[in-house]
Amino acid sequence: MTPTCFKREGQACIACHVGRRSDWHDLDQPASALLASGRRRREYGSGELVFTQGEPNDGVHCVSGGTVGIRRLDEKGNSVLLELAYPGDTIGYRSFLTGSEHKTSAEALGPSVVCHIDRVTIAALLGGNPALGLRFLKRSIGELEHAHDMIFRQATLSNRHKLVHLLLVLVVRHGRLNSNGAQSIDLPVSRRDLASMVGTRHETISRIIGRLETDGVAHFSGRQVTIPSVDALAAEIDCLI
Amino acid sequence: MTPTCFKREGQACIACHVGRRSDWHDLDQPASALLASGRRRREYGSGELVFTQGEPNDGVHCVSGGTVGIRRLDEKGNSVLLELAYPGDTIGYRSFLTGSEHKTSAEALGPSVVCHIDRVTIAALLGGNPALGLRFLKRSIGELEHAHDMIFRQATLSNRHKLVHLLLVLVVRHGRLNSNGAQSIDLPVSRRDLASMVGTRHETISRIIGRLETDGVAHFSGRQVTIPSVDALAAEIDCLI
DNA sequence: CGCCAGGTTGATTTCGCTCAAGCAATGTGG
DNA sequence: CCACATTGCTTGAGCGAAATCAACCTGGCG
Repeated sequence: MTPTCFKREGQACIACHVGRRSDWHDLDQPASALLASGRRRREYGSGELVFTQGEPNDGVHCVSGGTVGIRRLDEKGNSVLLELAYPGDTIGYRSFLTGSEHKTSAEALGPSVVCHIDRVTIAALLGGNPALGLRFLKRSIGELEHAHDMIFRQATLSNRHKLVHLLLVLVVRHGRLNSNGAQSIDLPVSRRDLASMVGTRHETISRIIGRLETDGVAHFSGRQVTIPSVDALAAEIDCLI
Repeated sequence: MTPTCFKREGQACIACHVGRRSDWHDLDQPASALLASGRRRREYGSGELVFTQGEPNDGVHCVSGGTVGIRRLDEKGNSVLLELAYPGDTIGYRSFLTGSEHKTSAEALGPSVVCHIDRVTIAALLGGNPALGLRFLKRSIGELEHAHDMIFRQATLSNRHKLVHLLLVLVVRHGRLNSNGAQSIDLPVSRRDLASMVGTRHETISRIIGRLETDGVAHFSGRQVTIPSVDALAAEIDCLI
């Protein structure tokens, strides 16, 4: 609650309010004021849970900084990372709208900033702002198309191709262009999570990584990946990202 | 357009209007009238396409009878059956709402009845009936949860378990109780589609079916499946359907 | 009758899972 | 500061499962 903290809170909501990807960027004046009063900003350390599968919903969250993983668990200890959420993404809205407990956990995959909007505030916003519901609908549809793509790939691609596709997706969000034209990625996830996203075991991911190394299409060092030529990698799967 | 046809049209829309699962069952009087005028009922033969992936959207469809498969194809000829739609389900609403071409094809998996509601009618209904948008949102969220379940299973279950799970799901919709307490299913899909839903090749499905036969947990004869004990089958995967 | 699509079966090779050991980085308590 | 446990990752060996390619049924259907 120092002035600097207050200031950073304001900055966080620039992303929340005017970001092109945000669900909240075109609220009218009273709605914005309502949102500002019902919103609580919080920083999360790596591995901290934003919400937990099975717990009752207590409003929605909006990612403002960092990366948040949406994860599903079962009683046998299996864990699958279903999707990644980035600044501007709203999460936890599904269980809010259906009035059920959370079907997934949300976990900060690194230092992250996430705003929380409590149930009464979001309910009031939804009631007075029909466009917001439509925006959630569009978001839900987008996620559904994404999930269908995923199912299709799981059924048709080899493990290697699935990993290559995942790397190409991660380049878009986490890649940074090197001086020599190569792309570097700081992976936001562990090998185990990488494996769950590909639908295989972590040992297999290790071996596939080894093969990508020997083929010279990607170099791994911990969570650092260097891709000499993204085009060459993309050529392995001739459907564009 | 004979009187009987007219009568059947009315009957079809009992399912569309008052069915518990239908998206249209609580429209007000003028909206119902609008729907009745903008709706066109059509029967489809087995294999006929209701809409085709890549084509522009021309409104939404509502399944009134039979079973409709939602399928995704790629340029290499791969085909994956993503979901099944039953009477009361609305399909094609995603591309309508996003204003894009169809991302999937919808195919009658047997003699089916599907109503079509054109773009202007559905737009008018959505404008005057905010609850309808909310209903689409709920439907989309439900499909998303379903897709996430699917992704999770694809990543954690063996092919045999995935097939068993699929059979257990199909029992709910297509099963009928035999005199001796066994359940019989008329599979609505071919072996190839079964394989695509499990995420494997059709030869592998044949072999898994063979193993289920020898294990005595299911008997296959063409598209007829008999399951002596659903409980025994469900015991293989100890998470309830 | 021959053709064809859908399905089954077989042989072979590749792939991935499992179990197990080893290794590096990190943290912890003595 | 060092022994030690822990965690995440890699590697290996053996085995079972699945992909692939191919042959062969079998039931429509012209």
